[in-house]
Amino acid sequence: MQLREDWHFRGLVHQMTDASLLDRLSGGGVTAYIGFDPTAPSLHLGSLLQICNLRRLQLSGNRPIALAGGGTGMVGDPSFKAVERPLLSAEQIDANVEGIAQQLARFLDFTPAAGTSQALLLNNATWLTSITLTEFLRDVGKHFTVNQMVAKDSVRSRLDRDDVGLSFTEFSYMLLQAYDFLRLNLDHDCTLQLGGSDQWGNITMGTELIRKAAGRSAAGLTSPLLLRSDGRKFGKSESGNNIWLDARLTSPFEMYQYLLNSDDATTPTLLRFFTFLDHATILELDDAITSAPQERRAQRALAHAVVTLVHGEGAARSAARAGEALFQPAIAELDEVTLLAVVADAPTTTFSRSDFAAGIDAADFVVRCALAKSKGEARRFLEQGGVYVNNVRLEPDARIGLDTTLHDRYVVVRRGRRELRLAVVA
RNA sequence: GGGUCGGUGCCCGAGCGGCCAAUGGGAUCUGGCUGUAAACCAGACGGCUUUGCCUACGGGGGUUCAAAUCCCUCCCGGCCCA
Repeated sequence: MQLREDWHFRGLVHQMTDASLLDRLSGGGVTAYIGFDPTAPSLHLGSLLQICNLRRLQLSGNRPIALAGGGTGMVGDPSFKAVERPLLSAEQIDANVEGIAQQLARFLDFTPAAGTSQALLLNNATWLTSITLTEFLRDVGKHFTVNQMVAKDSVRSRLDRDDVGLSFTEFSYMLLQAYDFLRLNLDHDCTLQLGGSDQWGNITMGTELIRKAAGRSAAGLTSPLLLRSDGRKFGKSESGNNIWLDARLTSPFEMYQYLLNSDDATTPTLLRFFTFLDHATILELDDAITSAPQERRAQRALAHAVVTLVHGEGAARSAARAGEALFQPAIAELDEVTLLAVVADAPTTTFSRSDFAAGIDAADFVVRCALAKSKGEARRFLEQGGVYVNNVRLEPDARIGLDTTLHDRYVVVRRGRRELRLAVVA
């Protein structure tokens, strides 16, 4: 399978600077990069698409460069953002870059065994924090007019708004990213930058700079932004739950559930973007969505494939098992080993035996299990019938005692359909 | 620096002295229906020792029996002028 056909089939191309690009990539030998913002200590599902794309390139014999934005992170990308985001401290950024670097290692081959397509991890802080301002203005700024920068779609909305502005710092961001590309082009012969479609403006600034400053040619390719049904970015939101790739932030179980609950309309796209399943399998799963939606084979395949990619096969299996057991009332009949496997990912709270012997107020219990932020919220959930203990609805005036434990020490607590906790009696 | 408009709950946005924990919309959450989906319907949505109390309307101070609402001041943002 040629990369070109594969990318077309998966719909991975939104825009590209030249039509022959995919053919070149199919032949291998191209060095390409994608930048990752160190805004958090972990990457999330939204960034997984870009990671998969790098992986796809590498599997076709190209050399991927993952660029951690340790330098650009000091400034913040304003592209299509409604408001400026708070700047992180240098220490935070460093820590985030470190975390991201470790994660990338599981998706790309950074070992010499990969030969000419050995992946590279770089941090743009290396050059961005050492170049002087005057140098930068002469070597980079000189090549662009403010006129064209102002005309970019990515910042236009901010310039048109009458309630928020665009700081010069943010406005400069596109130049920094262009300079990154130039550096990579000169130092590593990197001739392609990939990104989400929101990066198009930044990417073309880079290709232009390379042409003007170095007299070389470079290309850009963007992938469609994956939107949720409400129009927001998938797996990523400025306010809301991110699905993190770090198991400590988002358990494999949660991730599995998130994907399993993908709606019918976007599942075909998710299968194409986030899995490496072959085309025949994907088409077959597409069919399954319309012919037997209640089986949700496509969603299961998606959840399994992604969790396997991120956390490994074993984690995917146990997440699937946990989900099955969880939604069947027979949870009370599971033997201890199976039960623990089922709830392995669930955040656990430990209670003293004397607490249980005395009986714990239902609302207090819900708060202590971190299923509610306050007692008031806990009462609300209880009154709405949204809390289950061992899969049995918990009444607001109930007390939790030793008689509710399984195997004399476990209580499985669930709020709504998805929020799962385990209480253990010490 | 000057002028002017503005800063309200997760977001947008009403309120402009008491009836305001604050209209409305969105997001979110819970329940119902279903396929652990979508759509739809219903409810909830600052905290607590919950017929009440406490904390909140950019920060601080003041006027008043009483302020998100009036005054002073500081901070922050938009626009225009210099």
